[in-house]
Amino acid sequence: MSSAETLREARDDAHPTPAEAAADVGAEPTTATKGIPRATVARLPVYLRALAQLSGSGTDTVSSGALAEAAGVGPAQLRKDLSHLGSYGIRGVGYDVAYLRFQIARELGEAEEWPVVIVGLGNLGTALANYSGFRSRGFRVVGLVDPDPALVGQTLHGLAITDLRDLEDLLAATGAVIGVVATPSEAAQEVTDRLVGHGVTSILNFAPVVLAVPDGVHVRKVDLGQELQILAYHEHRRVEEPAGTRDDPVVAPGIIDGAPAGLPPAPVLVPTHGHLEGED
Amino acid sequence: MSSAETLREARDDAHPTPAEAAADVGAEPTTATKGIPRATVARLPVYLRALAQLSGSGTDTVSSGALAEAAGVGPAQLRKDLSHLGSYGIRGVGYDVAYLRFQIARELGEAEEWPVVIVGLGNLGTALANYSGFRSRGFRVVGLVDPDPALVGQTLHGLAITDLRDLEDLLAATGAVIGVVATPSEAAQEVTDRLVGHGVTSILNFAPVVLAVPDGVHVRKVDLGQELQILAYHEHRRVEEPAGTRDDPVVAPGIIDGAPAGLPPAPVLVPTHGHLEGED
DNA sequence: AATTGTGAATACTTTCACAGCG
DNA sequence: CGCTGTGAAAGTATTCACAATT
Repeated sequence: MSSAETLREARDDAHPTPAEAAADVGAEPTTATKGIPRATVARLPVYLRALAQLSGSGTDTVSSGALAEAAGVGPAQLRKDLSHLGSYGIRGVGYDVAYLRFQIARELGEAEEWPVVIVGLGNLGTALANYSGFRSRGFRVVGLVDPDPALVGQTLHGLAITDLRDLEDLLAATGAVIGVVATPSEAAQEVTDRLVGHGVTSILNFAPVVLAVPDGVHVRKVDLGQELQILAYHEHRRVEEPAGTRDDPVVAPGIIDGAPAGLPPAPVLVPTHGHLEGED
Repeated sequence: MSSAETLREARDDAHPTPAEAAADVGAEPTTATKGIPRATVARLPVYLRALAQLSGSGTDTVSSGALAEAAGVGPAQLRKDLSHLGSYGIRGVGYDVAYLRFQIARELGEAEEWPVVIVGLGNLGTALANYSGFRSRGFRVVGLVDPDPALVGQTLHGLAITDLRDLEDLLAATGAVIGVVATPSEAAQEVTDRLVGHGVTSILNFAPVVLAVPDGVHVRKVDLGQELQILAYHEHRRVEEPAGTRDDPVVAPGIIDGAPAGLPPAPVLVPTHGHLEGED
């Protein structure tokens, strides 16, 4: 635990690289070992989704402008992002939707059917277990884990719920490399340690704690309370700082996307009773 | 929709400012109207959580180093972040936990009891509705909305479920300014338009679509599939690029936080059966 | 003596603007 | 021509290192 100091001269206060710490809070050398800038990687799934949509509506060629619009980014950024993957566009024409989609999916490892284990089957964990998007995106839920005797043995979508005590066996049997931590805060670190100790190298953490993991393990954190607090900050500023609050300063930057600003163009009201997102 | 072009000379391709588009995908002038850098705002809730923890364990003064460790960031970053709020530390000593906590909470508008409406009561929406952290963090869920007749009229935590058709009435009656969209993709834009048309200015979006909103409305997006895909990318690279894969390149940056790297220091195993995070 | 607050340096990201190509 | 791919410029964010302060 002191080689860091030895090697790094203990400047400010010997803090090693913050590494994977909080999800997108912003740290880490940006380019993992070689490749694509971190910020770009975070947008690739967005592009993929946009392409799937376009694909669905029969479009087979798309310009950077149109795709950027669908993804909610600027066209220059889209092109710069894609340029990190290779030259998959055709000058004067645009991108072939199917081809580009394939390339991005490949870059993200979508064809690899990553085995995922979900630990903690409270409301959130259950919501995740029911999430239909997993399979089509290259993930397979291979384990559902909870310590509650009332749940253990039951099945959810044909998958039996495993006792938390048997977590290690499950990991060994399934070879899961991605773990979802949807436990209460108190249990999160212990569960994480056990996951990491038995082959899991990527963790999606829903517990509102900062997880300690060995170097090389990736953690992304999703904290609902935190997201809301960030929104609250903006609301707060809105009332606090009435500098041009009411009227947007002219310039009419209007809308991010295609749809008109003020009110909706009467889209379809789908009566589906709100279950979790249902695929594209 | 052409004043933008008129004013901005139509360069690359007249894209207005990408504005609030995707949550942290990375755009937007960083400093909202005046103040604190966007990246800092995103970390303030983390600091707040860390302070609450320290507070709970009887600590009443903390140095930037210790707090940074608890928050999973570097000490310099912590100090820089806090410096945007004011000079709340004492040189040679550190920060008063209670005082700093209060200051950050104030900056985030935590005392203001923001009224929140949740639309869509599938697994995820229900998980959110059950989330105990809201109240203590300055939010009050004032509305639960779903179109399903089987749900309408039922109560959840003492709050009656409102029919989606009555959304506008609910917004008017409660004055909600923050909306959570937990509907299926197809309904998300329409719900958003209705929210925004009736006073909601901040939206937390769980549907995997890019929402179009008028300028001035803040959107944060949480997309589970996307988070996993980002993790998958790293897994993918891990196998793809075996350049020094096994052994982390020396330098032993080890752990992010306090806990020892390899395995856990035998933390408490709390048998609580995995429900959603349970407060601090 | 310890620790904050902060300019200056570095690193990363986004945006511009245009050459190059189909 | 239209649109991509990309260097160069601009804008943000992070990290360093130290003077100021208790």
